Amino acid sequence: MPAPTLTREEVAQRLLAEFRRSGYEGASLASLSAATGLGKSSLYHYFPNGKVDMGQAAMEVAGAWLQEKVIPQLQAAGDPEKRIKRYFAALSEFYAKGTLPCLTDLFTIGEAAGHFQQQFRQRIGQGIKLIAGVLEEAGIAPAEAARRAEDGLVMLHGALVVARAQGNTAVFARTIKAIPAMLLAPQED
Amino acid sequence: MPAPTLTREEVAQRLLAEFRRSGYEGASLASLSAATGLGKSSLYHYFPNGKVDMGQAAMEVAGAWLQEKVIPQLQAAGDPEKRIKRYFAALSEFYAKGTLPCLTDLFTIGEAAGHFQQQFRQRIGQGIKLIAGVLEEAGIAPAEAARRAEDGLVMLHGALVVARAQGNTAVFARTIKAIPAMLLAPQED
DNA sequence: GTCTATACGAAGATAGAC
DNA sequence: GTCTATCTTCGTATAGAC
Repeated sequence: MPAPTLTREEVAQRLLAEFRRSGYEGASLASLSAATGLGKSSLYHYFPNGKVDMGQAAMEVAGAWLQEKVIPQLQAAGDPEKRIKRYFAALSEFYAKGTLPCLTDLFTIGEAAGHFQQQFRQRIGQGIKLIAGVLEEAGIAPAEAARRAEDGLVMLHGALVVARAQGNTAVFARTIKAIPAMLLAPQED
Repeated sequence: MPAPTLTREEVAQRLLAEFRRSGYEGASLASLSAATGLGKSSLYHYFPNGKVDMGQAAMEVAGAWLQEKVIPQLQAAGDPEKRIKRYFAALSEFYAKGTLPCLTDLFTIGEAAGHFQQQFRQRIGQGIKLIAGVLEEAGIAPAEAARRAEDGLVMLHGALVVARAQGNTAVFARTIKAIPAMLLAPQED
């Protein structure tokens, strides 16, 4: 067993897992070292600027996941309803059915906020734009589509918080199921 | 100026402010000391078990705020719609119109979770029960009222997260305004 | 009740050997 | 690229004077 050296991405995946477990401030170099199986010096080899770089790498891993497994659901073939449903189902997996905290909670509170907030603004903006695009295909007016898309992300993130507060993911499962209907409800105006 | 000694509650209010700024792990005894104007030893006088006690006191201050300024809105005179609107308006103030993070995000991630999670479960449960009671007065069936009450808290907390991610409280203001209509919409079944 | 001083371990970060 | 060893600063906590 020639110690199959971990790629930088594999390391980053384990860092993400540890940040999700402990939060950004709560994760220490010792815990990050344990989570990756690498010594501190090895971590600094991959991430010269220390913990901030590790957080950055974790953000990138999460971004790659979304880009590869979640966003394509919106762009696949099929009617808008199917795509929306699959998109939120994929997001549910990203959050391990409601058991993992959203990254905003990890990286936008306290000292970390300054390093990472800009990226969240962009990602949320992109998500809203993509969802709204599908809603427009379904006949919903642009302004309303943007509002609803934002509401969908609001509900998803709120359900994560409430599920964590309750220690019970039922509300998350229920919300994930309810979001598509809310998004695609016939428009009244 | 005989140095008007702070009461324990006044100290706890400042601790809460610092936890909201820095998160639980991110707040250090040094920053908590600066926030209260008390030396570390004085803090230990008030809170013998250190940071955990300080977090507990901050939670109690927040609980007292809710008990005194928010929950009474639901129990006041007036029709259900007015009470619901005032309740969420009061919650909006509690979160400084969307600029302060929800306490769940501060106290249920990482090591802190073990100390505080039980309290969140109870508070969320109580909030849902109280809101649902008012919805039932408005003629909504009990099971549906409980679901909607939970949805209301989901939207509120989600809006806080999304607002923080966007660095913009507009979504929070919009959501606070929209929640009462969602809660009181005519029932279809 | 509040302060100054300090103990002591943990934290982030680096040096240098292999 | 990974390790052991080490440095420095910070964090929590306590002692003891006022």
